[in-house]
Amino acid sequence: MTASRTARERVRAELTREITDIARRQLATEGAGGLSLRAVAREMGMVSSAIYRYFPSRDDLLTALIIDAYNALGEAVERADAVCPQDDFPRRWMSACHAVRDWAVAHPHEYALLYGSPVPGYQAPQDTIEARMRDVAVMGRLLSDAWRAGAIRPPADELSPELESEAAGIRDLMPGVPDDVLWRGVSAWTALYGWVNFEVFGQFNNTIEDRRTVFEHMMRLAAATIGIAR
Amino acid sequence: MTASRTARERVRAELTREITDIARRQLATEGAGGLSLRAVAREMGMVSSAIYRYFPSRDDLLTALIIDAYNALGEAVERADAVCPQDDFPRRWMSACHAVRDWAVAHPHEYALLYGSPVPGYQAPQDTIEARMRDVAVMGRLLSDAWRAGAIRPPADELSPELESEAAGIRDLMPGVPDDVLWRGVSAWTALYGWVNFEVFGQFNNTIEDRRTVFEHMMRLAAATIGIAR
DNA sequence: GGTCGTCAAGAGCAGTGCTCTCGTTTTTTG
DNA sequence: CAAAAAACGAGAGCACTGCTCTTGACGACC
Repeated sequence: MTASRTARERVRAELTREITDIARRQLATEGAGGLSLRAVAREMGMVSSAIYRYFPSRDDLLTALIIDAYNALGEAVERADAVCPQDDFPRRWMSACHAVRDWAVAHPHEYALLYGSPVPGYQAPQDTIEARMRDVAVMGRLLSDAWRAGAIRPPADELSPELESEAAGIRDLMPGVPDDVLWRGVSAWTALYGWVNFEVFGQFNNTIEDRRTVFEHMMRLAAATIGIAR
Repeated sequence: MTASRTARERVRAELTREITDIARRQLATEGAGGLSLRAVAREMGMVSSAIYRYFPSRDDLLTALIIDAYNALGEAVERADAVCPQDDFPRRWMSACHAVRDWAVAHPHEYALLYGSPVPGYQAPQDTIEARMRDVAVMGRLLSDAWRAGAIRPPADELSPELESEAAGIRDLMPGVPDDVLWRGVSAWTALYGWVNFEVFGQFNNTIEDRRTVFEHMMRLAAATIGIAR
């Protein structure tokens, strides 16, 4: 098909990519609020209205950036998990945690788009949920694998019955794992992103300097909460 | 001296308060990005430029709202801690955690101002740090009290030496507490705000319904991490 | 070759933060 | 008490934003 038809489509794809690239660079320097269609157009030597041929609104451009960011983060976590020996669960956990933190610190504004305060008026469309699940899916698989391998401290005390029904939406992320362990995983997960939020959003400025070292200790505590044998 | 001079100053204080009130209401409905000086002026029946007599810039208005929010949150946590028996540390911990979560859920946009992605270009001035420390100070006092009362599981294993120097900026928040316990406290603290971030920013939508119940379980796990005897 | 769809450009609308000026009113000073 | 000074609200205006609509040109298809 058709060099001729593709002639147009190719330049269109190229321009679309150029727009997102410039937008991403602008996002990195100005933040989500400072992302301006007009500025992107200016940098491309276009007039502002022309951008709307490629992205019908500012939100659509934002959505594209969000999906890209989710995929970038997810890929980083997947890779960090993949390079570890599959049965070394503490190491897999630490590796995944560091991947999240490293990516977030390297791309603070993009991270803010994913896990920061939602942009007012912006509603994430369905397209994002697939890419959005990649990082948490890694964590779920990790817990599932560890449980199956008998590497997780077994449940101790009874759970309150109200918790059972609440686990429904999470169970398929870590199949086979008992609820008690599941909630321990959620706890570690919130601790991970809680830290990263604090760090990326500047809450540790002038307080904690060597954040990587402290982070590592935090995630070791989280691993203990999960019950991953060391 | 006061009557005559205060005539003007009183109406000025009144108007200032009215501006922040309207701004806060606008913040609650539109979010930080939707806070518009012109809209505030319109609602007051003033012309937009008149607002600048009271707040030299939009950021200054934002700062006022941030300080108010920090104080509101801090006060809520302080009160929640104060109503508990002083030697019932697990209960004090849970009470403080619920206070943070309740306030955040009730005032999501104001919470986002405090703990969400920073507003681009906005730099929090020094005025905020005092109000900002109120909530975390409660937590620090709680840990300090619990340690002094012997209600915290003592340190087990040795800490890595790099961690020692990093604790400097936090020690005065919980005087007398050994570093191991201090870091456990930080871990629980990040778990708390990590959860609240996720909940307020909508990460649990369509996933966890009865968030209060799960939150309570999470904070119990965090208490176990701290080592508060149950 | 003619038709149709795609495209960039430009003007324009409503909104924003912010600045400056201009009378008016209130407070302070002489 | 009157004059000088400070504070104030109103208005116009600047540069910017997202977005819409129209116009004219170019390339692709029948």
